[in-house]
Amino acid sequence: MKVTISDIAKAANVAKSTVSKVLNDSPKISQETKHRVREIMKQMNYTPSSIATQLARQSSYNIGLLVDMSKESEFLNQFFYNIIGGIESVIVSLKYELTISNVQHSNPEGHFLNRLVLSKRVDGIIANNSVLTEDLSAELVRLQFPFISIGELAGSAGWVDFDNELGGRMLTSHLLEQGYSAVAFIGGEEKEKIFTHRCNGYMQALHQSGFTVHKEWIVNCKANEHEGYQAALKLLQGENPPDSIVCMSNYAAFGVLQAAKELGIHVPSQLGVAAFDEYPLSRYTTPPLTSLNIDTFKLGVASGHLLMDRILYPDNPPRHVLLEPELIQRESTRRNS
Amino acid sequence: MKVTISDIAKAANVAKSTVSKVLNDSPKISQETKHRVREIMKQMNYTPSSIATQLARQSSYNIGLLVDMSKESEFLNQFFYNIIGGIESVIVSLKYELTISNVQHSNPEGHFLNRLVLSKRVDGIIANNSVLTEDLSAELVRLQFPFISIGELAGSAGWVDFDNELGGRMLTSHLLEQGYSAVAFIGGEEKEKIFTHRCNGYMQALHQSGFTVHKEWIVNCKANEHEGYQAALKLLQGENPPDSIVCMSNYAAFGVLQAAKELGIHVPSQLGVAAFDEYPLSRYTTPPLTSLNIDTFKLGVASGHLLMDRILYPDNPPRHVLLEPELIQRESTRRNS
DNA sequence: TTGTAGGCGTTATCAA
DNA sequence: TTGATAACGCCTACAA
Repeated sequence: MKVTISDIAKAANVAKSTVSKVLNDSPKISQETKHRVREIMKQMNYTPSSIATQLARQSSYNIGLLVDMSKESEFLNQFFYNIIGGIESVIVSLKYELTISNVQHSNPEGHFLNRLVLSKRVDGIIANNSVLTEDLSAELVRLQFPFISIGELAGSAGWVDFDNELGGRMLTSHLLEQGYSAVAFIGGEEKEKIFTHRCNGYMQALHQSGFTVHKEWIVNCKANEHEGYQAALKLLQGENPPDSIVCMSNYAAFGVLQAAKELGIHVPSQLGVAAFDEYPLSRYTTPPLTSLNIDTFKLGVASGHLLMDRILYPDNPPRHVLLEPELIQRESTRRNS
Repeated sequence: MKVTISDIAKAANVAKSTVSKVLNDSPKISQETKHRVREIMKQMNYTPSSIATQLARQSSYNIGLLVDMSKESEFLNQFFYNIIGGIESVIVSLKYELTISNVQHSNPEGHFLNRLVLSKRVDGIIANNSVLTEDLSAELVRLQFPFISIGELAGSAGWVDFDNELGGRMLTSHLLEQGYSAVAFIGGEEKEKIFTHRCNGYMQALHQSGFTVHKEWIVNCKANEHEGYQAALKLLQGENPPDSIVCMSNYAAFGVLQAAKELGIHVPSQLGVAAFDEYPLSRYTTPPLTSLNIDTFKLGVASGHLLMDRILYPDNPPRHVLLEPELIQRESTRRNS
């Protein structure tokens, strides 16, 4: 039924090794032979077995994308499709395929280190920094196994990330440029790196324009609708209310808009609102949100490139890439309209 | 460096085949030997090569999820993460992994039929019906290659889908139960199966309650914000305006809400609005939308099960699964509030 | 209960 | 330019 390299060899009256060379377009084979063998391959409907190739070449031609599906990762959930598309677009031309794998910390037998890495099921790994703990990262380094983190990582690992500090600066500066002068920051947990970066950017922008940072204008909370709402209520009803707010997420911003509406505070004339992330709401809120778009396809592309780099040139040092976000202006910060 | 089954055999003073049997927990091996061999495997840090196993067993232990990334598929884009999670959750316990693959119609060399199917890189395929054309489907059937479509498919193929007809009935009945009596339907293209099903459900619900169907209340258009807006404007300003609208998507409903707002028509007291799909907007519109949630994780689970069924029991006839949507009531249809 | 030998379908190294 | 032959690392009769 299934036709192998031997069948082709017999039919073409050449050795298996010759067929193999034709397959790989070796320059040592005459055009004539190539042509003849290929003809026969077509006739016999032959497609080489990728598994056999993998075994012989000692490479799976497979790269793994690790995900922790148990955590409701807003980020991945939103952008998974684009990231995958990005990765795929770079690896496919190198004959690689993408394996998605759920890291289940429940079953140690099925730990991805065994399932994918040690068993050589994949030649390299991409994962975001919520699954790549320091331990795991160190272990992969020790095993000299190629991997790239989506999201900044300590240690000698390659990673790609968005420039969150720059993002914080961009949103804050934008508000200041619009004429707002009392900018607050809502959302994020104090220890989180992503919060730290963004908030640093926020503070930098303030300093740069000669404003001082008010501690009480930086509110740590979950970046969701409810907590955004609460935080805004409190801030806006406080002694010293801000006239604009940078929000850690679309959802937090949604909560802020609700709070403003209830308090009869008009956006954008009385309150400017700007948010990180463009999806999924910012186009559809009332008023539409000024937000910071990140090109997650590019994120995938970059991580794919870095990983292939690790695989093909293991001796090069791991690289880091910071991607620039893009400001999308909408009504929620149009102070003078 | 890398330790193989032979190394273990030598170290344990047994034959390779014995080690292999231990690996597969064969009942023909004494507990003592098993124990001893396993001990040594641990000591030597041995993990079997999946590729070698695949070759020996003639199975890739891999299933492929096909996607056409060139098409901006709202559906996949939204629900990719959940679907993948669902599929993964069922195949992983059977030692399978998930390969995501982009079907690029551009490069015939890299066509997935060669890249994945004929080269035996995957043992089965899941794809949505936008990539599984009739031709491809027929070809896979001819090759006796296991596959499952996400979305109804003609011919002798297995598939899973949501019960769109039921969904149409549910939304429409709900509006009628709320006391609305003139229900329109906006969005969808006439030839699309998904539109046909949903609209059939809509019409069934009307008939069932003794209402007649007004042709002019069924508006075919793209299910996006802009066309939903236009359609609603026209309908609501027409001779015979409806008092409620079923929308093909969140986005179309968003457009409808905008139109109503502009015309000074109050939702829900003067106009009821209900939409297919729960994400991404329905919780966040003004007022929040009554909508039809579909559990896309279950969709993944079901397709995974059906596929594994095809792989493990190829002689069973292909099965079909219709999943039930769930109505989520929100303010947009609360007529008497 | 364990061991021997051959096979899975390629690629790679030599010779010819 | 081609051909034998030995890997690659595991599994599976069949034999002991």
